[in-house]
Amino acid sequence: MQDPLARYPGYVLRRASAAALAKLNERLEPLHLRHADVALLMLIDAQPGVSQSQAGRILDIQRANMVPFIARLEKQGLIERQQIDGRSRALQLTPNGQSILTQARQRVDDYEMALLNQVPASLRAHVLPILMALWGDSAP
Amino acid sequence: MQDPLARYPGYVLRRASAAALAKLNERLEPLHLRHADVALLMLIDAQPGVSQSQAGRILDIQRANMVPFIARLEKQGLIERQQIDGRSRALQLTPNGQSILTQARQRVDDYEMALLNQVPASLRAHVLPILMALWGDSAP
DNA sequence: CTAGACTGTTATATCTTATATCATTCATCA
DNA sequence: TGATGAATGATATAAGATATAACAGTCTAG
Repeated sequence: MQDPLARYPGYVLRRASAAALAKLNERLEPLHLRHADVALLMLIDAQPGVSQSQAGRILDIQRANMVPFIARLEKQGLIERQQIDGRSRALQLTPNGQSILTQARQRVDDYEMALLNQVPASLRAHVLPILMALWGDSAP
Repeated sequence: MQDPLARYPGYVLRRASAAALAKLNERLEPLHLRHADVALLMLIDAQPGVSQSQAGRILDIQRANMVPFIARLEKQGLIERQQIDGRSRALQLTPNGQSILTQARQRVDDYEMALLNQVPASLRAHVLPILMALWGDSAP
């Protein structure tokens, strides 16, 4: 037996996540994006005008960490901020952000397809339900 | 729909892993251990005398990062190193390390049980096979 | 015996995540 | 209406995890 921890779902969950994440970042590297960037772009695309703090809550990124994160994507010309009221700022994709997201989405879809195809066809339908269940209470 | 990314297995995999890891670290905090510490202790327990670099390869921790990692556990009196030959060093648990590991294992088992119980009973048998498949080629 | 590979180590850099604090602005309700 | 408490964005800072490059000593295969 090579890795005696392979019997523990929690451990395998962590290893699977790390391995998958590395593959995704590899695919996104040509677009100069990381997985978290694409997650935010996709969220903004699905909910245009979402506020910075709302986005942080949905993606589980703390307010303080959103600031440099958002700033970088804004600097790259992918998103823009509009003042909603005195405190909140609405996030929107720029045309360039839309374009980049389209390319990113293609790569994400390829990645998700490859990931699912690693699972035997007979089990494939159970993947998402099981992962959602493991995600647990904080899942949407 | 709250989180439009919840349809992507890869994304949910990452979120599930992060949520589970936080819970595990919470359970291990009273023992002043982190999840990676316990993984190493369990590995050494299962393969006494494993070398530092072997352990790193199995747990996917790079050689350079093993050094401070091992040093800390040695300083805590949980493991000890013995020179195998001129370069390799065999890792072993100290009696204290054994004792702490017993307590940690109880907490890990509780955690793994709670994690599995989040999954509907009818799907539970598929959890490990699916996670192993998602882990992919690098899995043991 | 020698060339190449392996081990542990040091130093360093980056990314991610977390905490604490602040000023401003909004919402509530007495 | 006016005051209190909560929310937002921001800043600074810290800690943890992960990655790369380089080095000296050691082993192994040819």
